[in-house]
Amino acid sequence: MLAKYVRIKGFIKDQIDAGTWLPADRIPSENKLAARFSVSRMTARRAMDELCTEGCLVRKQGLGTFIADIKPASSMLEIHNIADEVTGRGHEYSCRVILVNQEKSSKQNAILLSVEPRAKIFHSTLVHMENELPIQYEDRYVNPRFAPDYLAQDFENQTPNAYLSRVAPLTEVDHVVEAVIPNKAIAQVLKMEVNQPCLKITRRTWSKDGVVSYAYLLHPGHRYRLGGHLNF
Amino acid sequence: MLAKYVRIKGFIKDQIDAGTWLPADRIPSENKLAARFSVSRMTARRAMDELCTEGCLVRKQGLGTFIADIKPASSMLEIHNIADEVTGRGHEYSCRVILVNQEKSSKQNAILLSVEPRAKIFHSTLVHMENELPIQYEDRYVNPRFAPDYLAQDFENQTPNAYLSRVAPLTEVDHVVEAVIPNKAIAQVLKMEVNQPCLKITRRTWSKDGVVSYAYLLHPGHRYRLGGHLNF
DNA sequence: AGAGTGTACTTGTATATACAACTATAGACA
DNA sequence: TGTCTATAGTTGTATATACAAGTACACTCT
Repeated sequence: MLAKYVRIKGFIKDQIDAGTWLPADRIPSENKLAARFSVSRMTARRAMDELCTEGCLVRKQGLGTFIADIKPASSMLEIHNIADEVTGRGHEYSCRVILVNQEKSSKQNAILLSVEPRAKIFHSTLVHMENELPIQYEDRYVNPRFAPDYLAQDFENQTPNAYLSRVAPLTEVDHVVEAVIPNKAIAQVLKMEVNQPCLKITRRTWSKDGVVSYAYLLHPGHRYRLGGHLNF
Repeated sequence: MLAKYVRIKGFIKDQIDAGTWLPADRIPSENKLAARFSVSRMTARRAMDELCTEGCLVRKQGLGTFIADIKPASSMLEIHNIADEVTGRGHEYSCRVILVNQEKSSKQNAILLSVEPRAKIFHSTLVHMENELPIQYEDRYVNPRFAPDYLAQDFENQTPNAYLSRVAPLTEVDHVVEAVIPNKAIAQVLKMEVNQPCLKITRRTWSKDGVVSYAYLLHPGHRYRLGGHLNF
């Protein structure tokens, strides 16, 4: 026995699919629908609520509820490889590996990588350079499940990002961008003046079966810009 | 005055952000939350309902409600309205208009807006606030061709972005993100400490027939994060 | 004619209540 | 000891009600 609000949702969807109700059409008010299905207004409302969050309907207080316009298709967006980006500008790319090893996961990393606390994880730190000038400090944690040979790679010839994309094709990316003042060690590695800001990108990447890696990327604020372009 | 269920949503989100409640933790039951906030169970439930559909919470009948694993939620790609973003966090949004006027375009702006030098353009400057605390300084130049009534708008009630989206639906966006140290005037308006970094977003938006507006958006680095999520 | 007002209808928020469905656990019983 | 059962607590569904807030439109008054 289906819930009543589910049946009402189905009814509305059917009307849309059948073309009986077209985009921008006004559909019956909550009270009308409630009466038609012999339910309370709140029950009819719930059906409409969920269809609104699903993007099928649009409500306007005082006016009524309408069939939503067809949603714009999502836009493509590129995931950039810093090495290609630099060479694409006609500059020389190079990379210095600071650290590549295996660690026990901290609590924090365990959550971010979706592994058990104290589980084995890989850790790498390196600096990417454009014409010998540092442009990115990369601190990355990797789930061994998706890249068991991570430690054996030569990251001077292939960036971690490129390697990981190859062995565990990414299906999702999540990133947060913020502005920070780097600590002294990082500032020195990036050859920055004191008190200059960094663009800090925290990025998690997923493959089909889970979180592949988690990385902090720090760019000298005055030497790097993050660009993007969207079409709708 | 925010709706009660919005405040409860904000409370829950705050606990998650602060790390008080971690993934897989059980949170107070609907009745407990209702009692704590002196609202009915249905109101507390609504807050939890919406957080479930947003992917922050997971319910299990007979067991309780839990913090969701950080996991890919929906694949929405939203162009965010800062006012909605703030109220969505259950916080209070407000806005202070610093300047709205008409100017002659400089050479620089002429290029960026694709108008003639010394042509008439609109200029607005305002500060967006979350719980009375500044989180964005917005400096915007607008092409009058697409928004002739721009100067007459009440930007305390509708953000320029929202207004422009309405009168000139956007078809393209181009943005550059960088980290900068703000000048004194802006630092003061944003109520920032000295030498703290800003996230600076430079954004151009196009409508069907040309460049609509050009904006500098400055966020206090420690009070704002720019997030994104992509599905492939 | 124009300005203002009232009214009916819509969605938005909030409450109190009831019962169904599900789960874990403590306690009774064999 | 092991099994069944009652129970308390949880979420799920549904109703009836009330008032707030926004919109459109007919109507009145000047």
